[in-house]
Amino acid sequence: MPSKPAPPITIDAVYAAPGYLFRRMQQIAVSIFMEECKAFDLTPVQYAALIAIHTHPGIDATRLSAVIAFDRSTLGSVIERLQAKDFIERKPAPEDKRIKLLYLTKSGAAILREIIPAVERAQARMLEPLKPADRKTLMGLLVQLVDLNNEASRVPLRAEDALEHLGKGG
Amino acid sequence: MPSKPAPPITIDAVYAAPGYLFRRMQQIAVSIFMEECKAFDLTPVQYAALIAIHTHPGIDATRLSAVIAFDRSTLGSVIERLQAKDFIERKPAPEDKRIKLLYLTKSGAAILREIIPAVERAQARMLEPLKPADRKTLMGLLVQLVDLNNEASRVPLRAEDALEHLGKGG
DNA sequence: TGTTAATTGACAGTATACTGACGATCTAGG
DNA sequence: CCTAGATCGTCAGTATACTGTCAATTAACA
Repeated sequence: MPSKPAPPITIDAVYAAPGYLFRRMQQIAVSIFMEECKAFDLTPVQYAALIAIHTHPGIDATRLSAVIAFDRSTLGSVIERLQAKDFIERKPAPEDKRIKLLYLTKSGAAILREIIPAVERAQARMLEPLKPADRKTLMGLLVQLVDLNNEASRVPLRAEDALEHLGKGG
Repeated sequence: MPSKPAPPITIDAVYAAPGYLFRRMQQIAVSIFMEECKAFDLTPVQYAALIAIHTHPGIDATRLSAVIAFDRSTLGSVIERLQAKDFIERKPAPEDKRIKLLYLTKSGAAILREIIPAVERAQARMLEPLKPADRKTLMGLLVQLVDLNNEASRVPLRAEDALEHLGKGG
């Protein structure tokens, strides 16, 4: 019984590889997002961070990174930029001197309301080339795959259980 | 007839958004790739570049960026790193002083042969949580979507027609 | 209580990505 | 031939990402 033959080295093998397709699709998604939202000067990452802070006012940076599955190191500079734009503010936590609590400013809450239609348009455009039924199929499979692969990334998503300290869990 | 109601601002809307899922999946894919290939000290981008240079020996940097849909600016440093590792070499083109032609070194060809099984494992692991039929469905839809959205990114993929100058087209 | 362990935010270092610009060079048109 | 425009590689500037480390602080435990 021969061992399986060595796969040929071709560019087409790259084009069909999941990793390549995910990278490509991510590039396209960011490009569409930035195009639809260019009037607001917000990146996809900054947008997600604002939403999370809106949903969980007074969250700290480490828990925020778990809630949106972003790297903690990266999040530091994201927070700085949001603060520089006056969209969020940081207050020291009274009972723990290590922690700085994050809140939306009025400016941040306002831009969030205004940008949402543009974000909706961007999200729709990403899937637009597919037939409606295929869009649902794709999203369903992606949600499954991301969830089942959650632990594979450096910062697994911890949606709810990361927030118990805020008195919102259990 | 009322206009459509403002969508609620929730974290779950982010979790279900295509852009967020593509970003998350890309993070996971890179993480799995690096884990399987850590013995080789090659990133996914560097791997794709090596494959493309192997498939198109004597390609220049601008055409390489079109063949793998990477940004031309970014590619400069990728090429530098591959050259520093002695996996590729650059030769000036005799008939055009602006261009530097890219070739695999023996070392580069060797690591490509050796790394392929690890890459295959990584690609398989990314989809492993899904049922086999679902894997095919997902890949089919992704290939469609990336192709139909090709023009939306800064560097659209130009697989074949970018290479006519090498005497391989037409 | 006093030492250890864990957590938090921050930083250095590396690697993609994209925007916009630049000089060197090549090509086309007049 | 000579200039206008295009192309090539490169660079500066910004923004994610990840690895690994650190000091300050807090929590756990002997």
